[in-house]
Amino acid sequence: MFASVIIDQDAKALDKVFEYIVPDDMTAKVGMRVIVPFGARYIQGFIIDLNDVCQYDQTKLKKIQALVEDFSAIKIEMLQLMKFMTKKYHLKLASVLRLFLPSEMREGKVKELFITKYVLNRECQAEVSKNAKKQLEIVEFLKENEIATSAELTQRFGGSAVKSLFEKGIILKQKEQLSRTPSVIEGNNKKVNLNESQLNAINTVTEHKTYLLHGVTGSGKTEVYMNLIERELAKGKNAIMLVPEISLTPQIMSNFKSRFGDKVALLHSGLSAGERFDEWKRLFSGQATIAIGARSAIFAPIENLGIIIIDEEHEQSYISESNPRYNTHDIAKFRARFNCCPLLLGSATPSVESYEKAKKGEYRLVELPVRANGREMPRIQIIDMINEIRMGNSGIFSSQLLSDLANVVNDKKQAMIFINRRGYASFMRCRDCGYIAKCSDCDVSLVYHREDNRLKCHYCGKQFKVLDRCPHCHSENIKHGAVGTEKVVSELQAIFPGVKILRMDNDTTSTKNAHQKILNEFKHSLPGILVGTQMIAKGHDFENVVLVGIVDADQSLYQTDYRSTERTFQLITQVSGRAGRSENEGKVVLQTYAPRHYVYKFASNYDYKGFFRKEENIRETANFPPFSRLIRVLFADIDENNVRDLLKVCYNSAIKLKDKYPNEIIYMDAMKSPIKRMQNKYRYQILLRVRLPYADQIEDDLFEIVDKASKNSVFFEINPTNLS
DNA sequence: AGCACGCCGACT
DNA sequence: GTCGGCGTGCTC
Repeated sequence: MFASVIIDQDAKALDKVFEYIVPDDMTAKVGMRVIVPFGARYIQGFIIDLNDVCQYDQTKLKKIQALVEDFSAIKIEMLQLMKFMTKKYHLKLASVLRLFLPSEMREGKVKELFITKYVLNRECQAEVSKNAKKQLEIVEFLKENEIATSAELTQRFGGSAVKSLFEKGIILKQKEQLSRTPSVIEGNNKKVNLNESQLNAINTVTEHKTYLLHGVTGSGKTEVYMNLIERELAKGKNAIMLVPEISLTPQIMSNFKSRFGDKVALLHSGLSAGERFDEWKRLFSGQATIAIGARSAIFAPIENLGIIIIDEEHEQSYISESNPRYNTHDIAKFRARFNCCPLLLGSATPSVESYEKAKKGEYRLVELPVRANGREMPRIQIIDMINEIRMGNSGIFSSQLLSDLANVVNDKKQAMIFINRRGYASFMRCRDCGYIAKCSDCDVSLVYHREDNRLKCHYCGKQFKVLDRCPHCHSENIKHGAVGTEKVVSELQAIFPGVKILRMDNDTTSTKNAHQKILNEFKHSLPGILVGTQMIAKGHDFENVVLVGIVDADQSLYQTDYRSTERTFQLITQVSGRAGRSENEGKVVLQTYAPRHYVYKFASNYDYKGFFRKEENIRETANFPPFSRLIRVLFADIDENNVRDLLKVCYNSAIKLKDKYPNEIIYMDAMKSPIKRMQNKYRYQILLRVRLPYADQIEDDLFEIVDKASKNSVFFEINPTNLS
């Protein structure tokens, strides 16, 4: 018998199948991890196939050394998924396989989880010295309690005492297996009466198909998810539910825990490697039948899936933008197909791409048009900041926002101030008329680069001189720069001395649990103001929040990618949902320098469909996704000459594709990457925009060209939003 | 990725 | 004379 083995090494040269002889007395199965002789050493591999014949010169074959464990760690479904992913994303076999296993199982690690406990050794005659007070105390303690964990003993009596008792043989180690189920707080599991559209949604989502659940904020999507999962569990099936990392809040997790108990396995970044491994094992062995987690939970080792749910499907975090790059939607579709089960994509603000698919009939649209509590969404008031400047107010806050804040403070209520700042890209804006510098070819805003004092387009690489005068209104008051959270907090504190003002952003939440601490403090601050970035946009229900201020709404609008308008709409909708969650009527004040931009009109009316139609139209006219595909090939090397040469070679071959696909390639160019050097590597790129019908073929052709020319692996990105 | 093989400079 | 620098090439 011969085994096809993939070597667990992430190198291009090893990215192929190696064959080995299976010894007669070995029961090898597909999907098992093995140790094989490889060159002069032994390394881990995965059996992906077993055969009676071999392709390679049989006399040169070596034998499999050993099995890592007696079961297949990689199941058949995942092997097929591996093939799908390597082909679709041009990834290396081993790097995909690694996604399927917890890090604790890498490189031949076979770890069982034990906790060390100590008991008294009855056979032991040795006496504890009368001077060893601590040791005597331990013996007494163990007589009373029979058994105690190593951790407890060390904490109470000190490590050296425990150690010497053990060395004398007076106490014995006893290993006990432990499953480290992550702790969660008490949740809410009261059953809710479902409304008509919720019931309708549940009754619709039954077949193997992709469903897009468009439910307005507060329409009770989670309740729909829970009922669907419950239904599948009753049929003896299992489920995966994905949520964005930031909405994996303790509340959500505990709600699922209290509804489904031990059946739930949670996978999120807060877990230790050990906890993650334990949850993986519970899923693998079938003890847990529901996996809930962020992006990577789509690889949960669950068989017999009855449903896959992706909540907040529009979230950017479902696209992996580094190393093995993949799109969770594709993986979910693959697994839904393999298990012949429904895939449910849920959102209050679906991505343009998904909604377009629903419109074309590729997805089935299911709607939850009303809020479960019957309340109206808070009113959104748009403030024209250009007008404020004209009125002599050039500060961060409009007079409207200030007077509303004063009312909140008077009424001892709460407000949230949302600062829309992501990344550090800064764009050039006229302070008088709101004009934004844009690329002449791409219709995306230009990014200011300090080092050479120029404006650059991150899509085509074109460069422009910095403007000293607004081309629109000829004002010289044209500047770049953005407002930060600290500035907002300090200004607010000056205006409202004595009022509790809290800040929540990347800087203030770097330590563990800082998040929760700030939110708890805010909860008890009346009056109180919470200032923050994206972080405060999601999921927190504070009943006393009656006002939400969006300070610089345009920031995400003028980011450099084609999805920035879409993202702005999503953000406004989400942030607005924070106001008036309970009896208190809420209000949103939205400050912008571009009050007539269509995104604000639609967002302030909560008109998703209107927004979609407009945005769809623009994308179609400008040939942006989902009506085209962007392809980015990134080259990186420590030696700048190497990358440049490689880029030249590849580009010269790639340019010939223009003859092969004259009408399909809308745009192709080679250039430096916007961030020229990263992790000590120089970065160059080829960018393409191609029409859809031949996009797959162009991509494959391009990959072949680049793969042949380069001995290292090259990064391909499809429809990237973060062009850095 | 790692490890061997191999072909040129300064050292007990 | 040899120890060791790291360039190149192979691993079923």
